[in-house]
Amino acid sequence: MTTLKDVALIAGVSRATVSLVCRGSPLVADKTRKKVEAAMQEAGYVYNRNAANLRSSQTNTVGLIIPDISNPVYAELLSGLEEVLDPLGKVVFVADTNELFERQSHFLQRLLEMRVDGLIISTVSGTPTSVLEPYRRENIPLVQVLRMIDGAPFDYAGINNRLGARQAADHLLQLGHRQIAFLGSLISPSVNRERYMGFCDAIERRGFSPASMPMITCRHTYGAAAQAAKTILADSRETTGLVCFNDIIAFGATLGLYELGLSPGYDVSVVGFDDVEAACNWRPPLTTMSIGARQLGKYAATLLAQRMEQPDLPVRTQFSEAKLQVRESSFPPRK
Amino acid sequence: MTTLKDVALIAGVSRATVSLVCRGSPLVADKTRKKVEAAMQEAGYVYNRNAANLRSSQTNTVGLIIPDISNPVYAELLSGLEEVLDPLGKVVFVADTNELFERQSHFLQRLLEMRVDGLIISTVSGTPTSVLEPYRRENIPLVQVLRMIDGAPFDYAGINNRLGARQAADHLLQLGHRQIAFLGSLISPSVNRERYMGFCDAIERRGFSPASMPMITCRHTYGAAAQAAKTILADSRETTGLVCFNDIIAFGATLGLYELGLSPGYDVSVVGFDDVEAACNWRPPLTTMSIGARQLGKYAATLLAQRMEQPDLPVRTQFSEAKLQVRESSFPPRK
DNA sequence: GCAAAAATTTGGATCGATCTAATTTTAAAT
DNA sequence: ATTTAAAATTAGATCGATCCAAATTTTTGC
Repeated sequence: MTTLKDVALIAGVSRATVSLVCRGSPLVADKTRKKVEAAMQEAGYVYNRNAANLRSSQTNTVGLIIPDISNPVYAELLSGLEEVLDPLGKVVFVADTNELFERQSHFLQRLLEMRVDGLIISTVSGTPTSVLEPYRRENIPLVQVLRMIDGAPFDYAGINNRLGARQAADHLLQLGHRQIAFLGSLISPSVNRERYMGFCDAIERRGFSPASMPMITCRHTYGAAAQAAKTILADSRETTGLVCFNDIIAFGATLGLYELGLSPGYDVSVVGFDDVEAACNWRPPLTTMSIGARQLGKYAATLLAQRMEQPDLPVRTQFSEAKLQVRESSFPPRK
Repeated sequence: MTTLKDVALIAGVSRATVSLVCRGSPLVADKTRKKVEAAMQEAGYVYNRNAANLRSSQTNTVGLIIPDISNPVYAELLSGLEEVLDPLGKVVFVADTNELFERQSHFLQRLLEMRVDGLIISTVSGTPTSVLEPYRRENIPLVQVLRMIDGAPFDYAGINNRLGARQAADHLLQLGHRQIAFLGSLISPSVNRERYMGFCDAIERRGFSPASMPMITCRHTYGAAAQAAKTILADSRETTGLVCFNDIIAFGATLGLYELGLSPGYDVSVVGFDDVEAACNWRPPLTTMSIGARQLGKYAATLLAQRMEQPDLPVRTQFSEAKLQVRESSFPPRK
């Protein structure tokens, strides 16, 4: 195992100088740098980050804890994060909790022990504030995304779910649909509640009764969503619009419609939520509420970066607005 | 920042003993352990992994480099890996190259510097053996999955692509289809070549000419695949079967069929490749070649674990067989 | 109760980098 | 040429754990 010392010996300089070269310091003269780099090459030197981290108490590592890696929203979020953190030399350590509280606790502890410079987290449903307490105590910058723990003293970047869902439902109502249903989530009860409330808001504002509109929850799989859509249409044949908890469920719903021989967008309109990349590639292209996951990731990373700079900034929580993205899965109802 | 020393002071024992407690050593007496644990609690102690790693040259970290996190195959692979590595106390550091060679090089270097205990990698198309050389030199266990670099001196766990694709095509031929097409990948040329050869094999063995069967490549998006399917059906109306490079493309193809007003499985049969979890949830449930991604992940992790134990084991390469999973997207052609 | 064996505990060296403050070298100004 | 300022380099302490061999305590057998 070759170390700084070996390289220093070959290059005929001190360990400190080699260290400076490793870190790309502007302090070393060009000539020396060349010499050292050649020596590194010759020695087959590999930088030891553990040693560096120990001394400098900076790991250039950021943790990301998410509940479901297979949901493309989080992949997009990650890509936004990296766009901001990469140039800062930070590398992102991703942990997928799979919506399990135990796993989340495990990763929280592990990342703490790794001394990440910061943490970005979308908490498992029902997480108490207390599990984040060690981060506050150790003064490790932490940003919540998409899911927020009530009253937790941390920055937050997410969207206004209630308003977004209201707009989604309103879009269908405005197109003339009079019987619409909400296809909700079994996985994320708290967010589901918000979005369902938004759905109800829209209906009430038009003077209709939410109670007359079907609502059904399902897991986030195509099969479950397809089944849910079929159930709704079987129960209330006159339904012409589906407001879905997210795009995954919307995708599944369209599959269910196809299976019934119906034409999504023509016979029954479908609106999703999230606007993942696949939404515009879907057939028919999916009308959905865009949350701008990439952008949100960039914003969350920025919040984190700023808090790393100034730990004493006041806590900031931002709810951005989801934007309606009209595509071909929604049309006025057939006469 | 509290350290072992602080805890030791409170508990009235030596640093070494506290260290043993941290690592769950059976050497310490029960009474002492209790005392130390209480002291840790009281001091709010957080284990410092960087310090530990430096001294012990074991990080209990395994790197995973994959080309596309949004492809569920890799999510399933990861879950298989974790199933084996978690009980060993190893944590997986996932890096998504997004099929970019530069990013791959960057992560390879970074993980080396982090001193991961091992690496599992699905290389970017066209990766030369040389970029893995440092891992051989540093004697870091490395296992390739799904994609193999010719002649690289590392363990490999993957599947027989050519045979798998042959079986996929053969399934359709056996059902009676006489005009079938191959919907290939633009993203992964080497694997695509293998699978296309398998497709041709099946056709030749039946005495037909592969040249008469359409073949078209596309990116891994629903939109691109839907378009490709439509192009094929426009060019050769008599096509009744589609063999797809993977499930994503197969999904897109069925969407294209729906869009044409055709009924996938009934009018045109579709076969995928991978058998991701969504395949059985698709509508119609997708006939596909199962590669058992989870199982493959478990196997790759086992290879890695074994090599960690015994670095001098001979190199092992295993090509398992993809298994045909017949579902409703394939039927005999209509008369 | 005592010697021998087994079980626990421990001090001090060590891992490989960074930090600090001081020293040496080079360049600029007189 | 000499002084001064700026640039580049460096020695030695340090980060917080683990390792090792030795010291201590407890248990066992007779």
